[in-house]
Amino acid sequence: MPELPEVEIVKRSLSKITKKAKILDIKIKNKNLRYKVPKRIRKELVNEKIIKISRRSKYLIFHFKDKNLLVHLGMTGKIIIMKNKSKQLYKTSFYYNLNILPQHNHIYFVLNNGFNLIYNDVRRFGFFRFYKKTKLKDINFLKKLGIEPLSKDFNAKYFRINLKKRKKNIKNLLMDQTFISGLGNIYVNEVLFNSKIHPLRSCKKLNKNEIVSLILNIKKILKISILTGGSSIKDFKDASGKSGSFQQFFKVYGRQNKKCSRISCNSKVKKFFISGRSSFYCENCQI
DNA sequence: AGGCATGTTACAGG
DNA sequence: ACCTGTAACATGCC
Repeated sequence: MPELPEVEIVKRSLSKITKKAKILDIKIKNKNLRYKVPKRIRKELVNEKIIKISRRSKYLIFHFKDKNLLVHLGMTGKIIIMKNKSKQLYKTSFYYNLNILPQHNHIYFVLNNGFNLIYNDVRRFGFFRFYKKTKLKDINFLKKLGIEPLSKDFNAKYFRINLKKRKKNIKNLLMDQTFISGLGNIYVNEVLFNSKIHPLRSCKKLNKNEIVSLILNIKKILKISILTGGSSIKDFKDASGKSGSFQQFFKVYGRQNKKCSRISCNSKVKKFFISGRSSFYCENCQI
């Protein structure tokens, strides 16, 4: 599910219902996520008020007084909002509608406002990390991250300055979270198509116009995706169960052998692998 | 049956 | 040091 826009959507839908909410209980059903879920979050966070939820790159941060909970959704992690003691919990239709299975509910947060937050993750690549009296800027996971693509500081100057030592192809550069953080495989494919740049082009050899085009398209695509509720590829739903619709606007991702999305172009979309990740491009439009 | 999947990390080799 | 590809993690879908 989650690249930057999807995480942003989850953050927004969670923020709406967690305002001033206090945690009454935490139930860890399965601690075996990517990293073992720290048992002490129960002791540390019960009775604590959620001050706010923020996002950095693809990470969610739950803020408490002097404490933070860092959450990464991995590939298939979801946070679902459910009414306390709701019978929905036992209804197959509920799970069917959300496209999840109850056996993958791993962690329950019981709030004092009548809602539960449920962490569900099929593949368990997501993780939770707990920090007490640690400043956000001292958290290793966050320290490593490159710039937020929607920030004003992500501009041609940033590109120029930070490109100096890099030799990667442009697709791998945009996937590199230490250069720019928040893009994943889907959005990188889309951005390169929209910018008419071949994914294997050396990042060093892009001209000024191409760099400007990349930056504009990155910002544009992320913003539109957020506005349309994220991409519901396979199964993305926001925390309250709503689907996004940005996947309707995919121009290359998943479109191998289909006609190029540009009306004036009759080429077919090609698929191949770059560093193990599927890559889609139009050989006519992307040079 | 086997390949592939939105993410990240470790490792080997260039 | 930096880069690339591969494998690993665990599960489900086509």
